[in-house]
Amino acid sequence: MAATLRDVARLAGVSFRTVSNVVNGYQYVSDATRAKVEAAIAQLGYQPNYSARSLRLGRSNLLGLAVPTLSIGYFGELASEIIDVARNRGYTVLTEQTNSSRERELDAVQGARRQMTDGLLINPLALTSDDATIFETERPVVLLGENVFSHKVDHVTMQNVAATQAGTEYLIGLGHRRIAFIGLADPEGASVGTSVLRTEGYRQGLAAQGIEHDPRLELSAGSWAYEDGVSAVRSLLSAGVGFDAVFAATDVLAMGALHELQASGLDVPRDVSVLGFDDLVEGRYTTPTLSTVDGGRRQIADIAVDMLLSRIESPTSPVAFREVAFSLIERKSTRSRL
Amino acid sequence: MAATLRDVARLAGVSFRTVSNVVNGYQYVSDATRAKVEAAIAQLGYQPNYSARSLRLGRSNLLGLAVPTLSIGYFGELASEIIDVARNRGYTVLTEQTNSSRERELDAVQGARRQMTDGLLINPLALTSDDATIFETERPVVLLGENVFSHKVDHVTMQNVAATQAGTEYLIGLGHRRIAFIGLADPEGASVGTSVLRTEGYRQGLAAQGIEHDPRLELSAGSWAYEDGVSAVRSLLSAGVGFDAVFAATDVLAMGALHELQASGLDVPRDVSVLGFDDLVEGRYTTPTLSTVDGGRRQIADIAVDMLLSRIESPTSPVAFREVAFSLIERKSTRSRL
DNA sequence: GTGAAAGCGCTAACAC
DNA sequence: GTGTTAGCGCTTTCAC
Repeated sequence: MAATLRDVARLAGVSFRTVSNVVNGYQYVSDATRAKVEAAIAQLGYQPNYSARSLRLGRSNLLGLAVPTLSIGYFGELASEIIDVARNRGYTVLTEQTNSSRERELDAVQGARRQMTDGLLINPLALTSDDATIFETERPVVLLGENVFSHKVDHVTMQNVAATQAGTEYLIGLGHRRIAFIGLADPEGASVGTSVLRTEGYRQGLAAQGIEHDPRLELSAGSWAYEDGVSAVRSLLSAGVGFDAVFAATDVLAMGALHELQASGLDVPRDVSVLGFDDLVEGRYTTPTLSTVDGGRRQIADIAVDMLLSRIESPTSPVAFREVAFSLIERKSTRSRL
Repeated sequence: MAATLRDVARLAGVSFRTVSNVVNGYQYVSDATRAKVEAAIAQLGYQPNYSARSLRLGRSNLLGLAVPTLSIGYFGELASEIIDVARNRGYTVLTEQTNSSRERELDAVQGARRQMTDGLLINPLALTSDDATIFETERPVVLLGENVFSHKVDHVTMQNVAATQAGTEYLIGLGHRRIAFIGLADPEGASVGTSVLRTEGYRQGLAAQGIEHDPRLELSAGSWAYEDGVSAVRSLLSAGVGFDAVFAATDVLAMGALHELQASGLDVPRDVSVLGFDDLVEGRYTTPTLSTVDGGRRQIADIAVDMLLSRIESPTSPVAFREVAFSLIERKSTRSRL
């Protein structure tokens, strides 16, 4: 059995209150006592029992993180960044994968596990604004992404419309006029809110440059996997719709699209430009390297953790909403300016 | 404040012992009482306090997982699979990123967080067999990978030597004779044990087919990032060493290599075949698609969780060691058989 | 079938 | 500066 405070106290010949003081870095402990206690701690290999501490304090220093899956693209990198930021702030992260299922997302928000953590970071894809009320409890939560809107919950998102519009206008600036967009909301698919906004940004970009929008150029994102990028391009090609650029709503879709374009004998960017969204590392190593819109993922990780910890510390402070900055990253999958 | 067992008992008009019985599905509770209690639970939205339960039970239903990073390749997919398997077994995973640093790996094994979990899954890269003793405590731990060997700790690994040898012989079977290998142990780099074994497999593969091994064809894996694949190819090319195939110790290295070969104007697989190791999803969408050795990652996730839970349940059962099966996945980055 | 009571290991309010 | 004590919410003997 592991050593307890009492064991340490006994060995050091002090009261166990004193040991607690030492462990918690309390101020008024004589150097001699401290030394004795520390020696005893080292000798017994004492480590505090977190369950007991949590029970007493009502805080666990655990944060919940609920994302669709760690295995692919955006969410893996986001989780990685969030875990690092949380660690630097003294928190450990308990990761759940919702697989974009409504049931699992509800469970993350309302389920029993919620009890173990001091707060939750969730990027809901299946839940929508209709479910907003379930977030309106006193338990700290920060929403990532834009599927759920509520002026009663802390929220951090990308500027999806503006960023996608900028991407679209960038392609137009390159001389493209027939720009296909992969990322349409699919009722069966995930990420509905994001789809809607990025689709809107795409259309606004066209409109801003006076280009007629052609519904045949707007493709579903399916479940946002590589394969969906493949099938979008395939259907575009088989429908015989002319296009000179592809703007995909995520880098993963873009890489699927790039793959299929090349498999069909097209040259990127000579025949078709490809633009992604997310700035995943992988995009730096495709051939050609992938031009992309960086929606601001790294900043989201920072801000989200920060927001959540603020909320934990002051539950009554005003609800926060933050949008992060985006930027365009030009690599080789889009053609040079004419 | 959240409702407690006592609150529920008061509302239901029973003793709080009875409520506990209902919550834990105890057998002898009359249907009427059960119904009353359940109604009270629902009305108050009662959820058990896990800290209290853990304190009492001495178990948290939390598992620790320590991997270098979630953001890239193998470990992101592995973590994803492990979290799913653990969830199906009723456990939640607390993820830590060690960034392959010795200090962080030690912290994962010995640090305070260890106390919060019922067991630890760790894939050490910086720790070595010299550190084996730190694992030999009574706390459940399962080692993934092969940096640390000890007959006193549960362990699950790939058949690295055999798998790499098979990959090498596959390339030879394709007609290749000048096969470069990227993945040499770099004292500064990570994954030393894996490097050594995969290097050994490569050399054995050559030897088995009577091919002389040329040290100039063996390249360092650096820190196992995409960029290290790039630099390996770059140094190969600038040294003017002839080669007709590249076998990279991971898919990420292989994708970096593929990228650089193409950037240098070489055609894969016409001029050079490229073979990876790991079977990451991304490899299905490169151009050309990436041939690879599947070391058995999915099986590792299953077995590791299973081993750890067995160990938690019976701390004194014999130490287990398992090697998983590998397979070769032929795609388009290796040339067709002559 | 249900109730009372002990105690898991810790922190903090209160004495001294 | 250090010691005593209550109690966080729960599970689990032990009675009844």
